[in-house]
Amino acid sequence: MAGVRAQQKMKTRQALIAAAFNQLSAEHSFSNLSLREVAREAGIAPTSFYRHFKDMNELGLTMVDEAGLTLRQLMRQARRRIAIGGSVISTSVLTFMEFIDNQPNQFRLLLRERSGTSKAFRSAVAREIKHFILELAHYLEGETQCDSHHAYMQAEAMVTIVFTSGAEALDLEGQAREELVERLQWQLRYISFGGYHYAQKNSK
Amino acid sequence: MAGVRAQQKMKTRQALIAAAFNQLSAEHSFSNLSLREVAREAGIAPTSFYRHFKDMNELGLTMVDEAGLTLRQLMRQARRRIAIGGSVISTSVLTFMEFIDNQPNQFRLLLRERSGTSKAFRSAVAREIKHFILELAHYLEGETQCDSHHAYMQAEAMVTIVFTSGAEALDLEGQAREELVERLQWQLRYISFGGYHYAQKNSK
DNA sequence: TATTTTAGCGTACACTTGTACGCTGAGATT
DNA sequence: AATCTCAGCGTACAAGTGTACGCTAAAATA
Repeated sequence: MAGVRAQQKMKTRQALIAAAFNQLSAEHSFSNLSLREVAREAGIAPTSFYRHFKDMNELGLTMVDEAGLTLRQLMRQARRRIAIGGSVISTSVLTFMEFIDNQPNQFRLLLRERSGTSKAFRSAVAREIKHFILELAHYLEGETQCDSHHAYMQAEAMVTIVFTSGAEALDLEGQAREELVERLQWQLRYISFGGYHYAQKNSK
Repeated sequence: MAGVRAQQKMKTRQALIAAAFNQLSAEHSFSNLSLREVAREAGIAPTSFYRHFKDMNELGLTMVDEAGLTLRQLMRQARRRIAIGGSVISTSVLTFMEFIDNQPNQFRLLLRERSGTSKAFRSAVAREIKHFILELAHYLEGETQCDSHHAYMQAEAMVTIVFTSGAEALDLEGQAREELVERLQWQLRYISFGGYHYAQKNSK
């Protein structure tokens, strides 16, 4: 009942996922990973790949799920930090930048497949991002008493520019990056302030 | 002196570019185009490709330039429409959506290569988008008397969400798309209003 | 008119890719 | 202890890739 067998299977499955993430980089996107190379790095024969995934697409979707999970954990962490008494905007941005530094390849996967060539991937990524937006929208709604539709639109705009800034941050270091973060924070303030204004106006 | 020769060369060069754009689609991104397929569609032998481009990368960068050119022409057109008396936000958004409908593959190229695997591509796209942002920033600066730094940040945020919305619009039709455009316009208003507020506050 | 240039072609080669098929041996089940 | 299951392997193949090399014919140049 120990399940030595199943345990080993899980292990190489994880090895495949890890190998695939590892081969993602600034110069290598998911669609140009090859089954054989991934299998090689995971230490199994190419044909053994099929014992774990129907094809590369299935692996990829699994990876998107994993990245989405990381993203949600991240959000929880950010909320904890804010509760302790951090500024909402700078804490959120800081947390997100940590994600990009710690799991750049997970971020790259979401970033690229969001507008990639597979509709299934695009939908999967959209779903993960939607979670992100909805949680933020809920927070905004509670915090600023604006109506839920405006809260959603605010959250969507915020997530969009955070994501895009994240993509740019991948190519930057040092001061250029700090300037980027600075701009991002201003932009979030614009949306926050403008959103607050219109939400109020609308609720009269 | 007619240059029959050079003229023909230009023609097949254009055929290559056209073939490559034509093979971009929702399901096919630049990095999985093959030199052979592009050559086939352009009606030349694979090896003749090299008479025109050093490799696929060079073709791709040419295509980015072309898409950037289209984008700038678009902006001029939008400005003309606004001068005639259209609303700034809705005219700009409308014009951009026309771009997406008329040249979806040019847009897709910019969209994907912005976060693609080649640094050269990313830089080229970033350059084109920066033009776009700078022109908008200049317009905002003139129109709202805010300082140039805030104008730039506003413009950047606006372009970001317009681009991202454009990407989503590619997958939508009919009412879902109209709702997207509606949300986009609200989001632009947030930024505009918020930007105006902070720019003023800052200039005191 | 004689010569040079060159866009485009065909052949050829070395690689890489996905995956069908059948085998094996170690764990699971009875 | 006898049987079954199945993760992983090796072989094999057809298809596609980029590109080196040398040829040809037509346009350009002299």
